[in-house]
Amino acid sequence: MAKGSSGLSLNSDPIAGNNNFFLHHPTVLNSFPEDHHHRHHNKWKLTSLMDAKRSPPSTIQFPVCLNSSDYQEPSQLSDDKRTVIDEMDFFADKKHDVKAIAMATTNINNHHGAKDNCNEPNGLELNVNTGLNLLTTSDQSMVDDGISSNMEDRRAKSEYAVAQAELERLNAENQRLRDMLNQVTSNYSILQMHLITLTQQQDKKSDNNEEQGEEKKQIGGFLAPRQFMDLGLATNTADNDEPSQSSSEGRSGERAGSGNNEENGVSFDQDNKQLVRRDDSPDQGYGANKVPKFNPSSKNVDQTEATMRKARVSVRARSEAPMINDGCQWRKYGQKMAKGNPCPRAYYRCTMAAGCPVRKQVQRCADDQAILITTYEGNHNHPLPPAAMAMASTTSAAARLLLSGSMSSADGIMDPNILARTLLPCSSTMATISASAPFPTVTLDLTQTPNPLQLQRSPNQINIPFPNSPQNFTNAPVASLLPQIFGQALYNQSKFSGLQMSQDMDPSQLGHQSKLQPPALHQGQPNSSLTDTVTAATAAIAADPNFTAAVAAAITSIINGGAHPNNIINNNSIPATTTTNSNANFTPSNSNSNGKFSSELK
DNA sequence: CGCCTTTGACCGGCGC
DNA sequence: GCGCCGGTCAAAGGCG
Repeated sequence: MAKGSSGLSLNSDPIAGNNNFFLHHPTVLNSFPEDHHHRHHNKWKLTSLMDAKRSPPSTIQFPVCLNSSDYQEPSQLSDDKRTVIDEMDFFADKKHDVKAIAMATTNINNHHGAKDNCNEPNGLELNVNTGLNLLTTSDQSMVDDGISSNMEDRRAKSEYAVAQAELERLNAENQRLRDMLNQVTSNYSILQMHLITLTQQQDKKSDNNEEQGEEKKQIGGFLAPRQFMDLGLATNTADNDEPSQSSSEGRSGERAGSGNNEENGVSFDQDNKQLVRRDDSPDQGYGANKVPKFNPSSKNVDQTEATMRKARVSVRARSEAPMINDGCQWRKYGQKMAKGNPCPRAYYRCTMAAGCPVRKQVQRCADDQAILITTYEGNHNHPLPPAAMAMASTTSAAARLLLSGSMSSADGIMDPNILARTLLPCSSTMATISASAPFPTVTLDLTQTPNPLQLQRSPNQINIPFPNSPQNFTNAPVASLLPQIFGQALYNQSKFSGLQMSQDMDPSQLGHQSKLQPPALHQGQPNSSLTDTVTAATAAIAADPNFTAAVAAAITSIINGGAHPNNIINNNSIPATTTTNSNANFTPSNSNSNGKFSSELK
């Protein structure tokens, strides 16, 4: 029952308020003829929603329905006999006749109303309980004789007490959820503000760099479209590293000769016969990291680039599958034994578009081989299906988080971990940021399955459980769910941060990538975020037996505004574009490794 | 036949 | 300079 009550505050809150959920209960609204009933109709509706979405409640039994039907007079049946769909209809039955309500109310008040209800802080409980017990007690008392009336009276009192206690508990939980939502909203706003601040700072830097960059462009003889800086990972254009075209990305800097060097923000200094990265284009793709940096004047920028391009997002999840399903197509291009881990590490690159710089590594955790660690790097340079978009958004947003945090940290502005805690107050155990690692890495730990009860522990915590089996993510696009918790929030923060947006760019075209990338490079967009959000929320609620968890997911998706229904609805199916490596089992390592461990990933 | 995985080789970075 | 290690390439072979 605890889970069901979660919906109470959510839907009465203007932020999350999607009262459409309740529109299938019009009779509920109509069943309250008096104003003081109407005042709290939301809670009635919510209660009815709970029951509508789930099997009849286990802790509160309302025998009123049966009796109420007995109460009906033949004359009323013709007009008011209603078919109630798939839910407890104690509301519906009560609305047959105002007279019945009045009688019942009188009855209730005679029995215990004056004693029990006059102390209610508000009229809700009084009214609620009046309505609930009305048919039970009134009908019984009207029919039964005195003896059974006493028994029924006691029983009614007992039920009344139970119901009242339950309502109080629901109210408390309602309040708790309100607080939680307020907290989330507050954090969200704070982070938005912070992001705006960072953006403004970044814009200043960018402006300065632009001036310097103009000089370099002149010197280098290249006039290329300005590349804009993204707080996050590099953009895609950077690494159009057709494997067939470049033998080895970093081996000689020959990439500079490719046609993309302008887009990469790399120009050839004809005076010095050297590659020069323009200062105004620090936002480089994954592969650009290998471009030699010879210009000492861009040292700081290059350091930032070095950080950015190597930022990684690591996802830890329990899975018996060789890979988690993140909705993308991957091609394995290598496998190595990593030191300190008996399981080989597999290297994949995205094959959904030629030259997509995104890569990922998949490896079993050394300590617990049931845990699959997937590390993502880079941004896609092509549209993605929703499921894949989700993970892409996550990785990019997480990287953005990491990088903005680390860069700010360098200025003493913000500790990335503080940022992480700010952004993810819920997830001290779910997300960690390691800026000290060889590559700055955000780790999202899904192995510690959030207990739905955690939702109720503290208003400051939101842990989002996953609808499908949390212990096994096999074949489930588990990672695609992440953005609802993590990535999309950031993604939308960048969207909200109007300062980041190009004036001439349709915000709806903004992907998780650089804010000012060429539009052609942007990913497929959540252009129907509202619809998707509602759908996702509905689906989450409908699909998840754990109502609290579902509501939490709904809150998240609503707040994030960019949920992808596929990720929820189809979380047990493999998207059409899904990863292909069905036989991507780890095999004994290759020559470089001393591996003797053959691990068919369990 | 095209796409994929496998796997030996190669390269760069880093520490000693 | 050397060796280790992570990461990548690319030829060879498998598979549908």
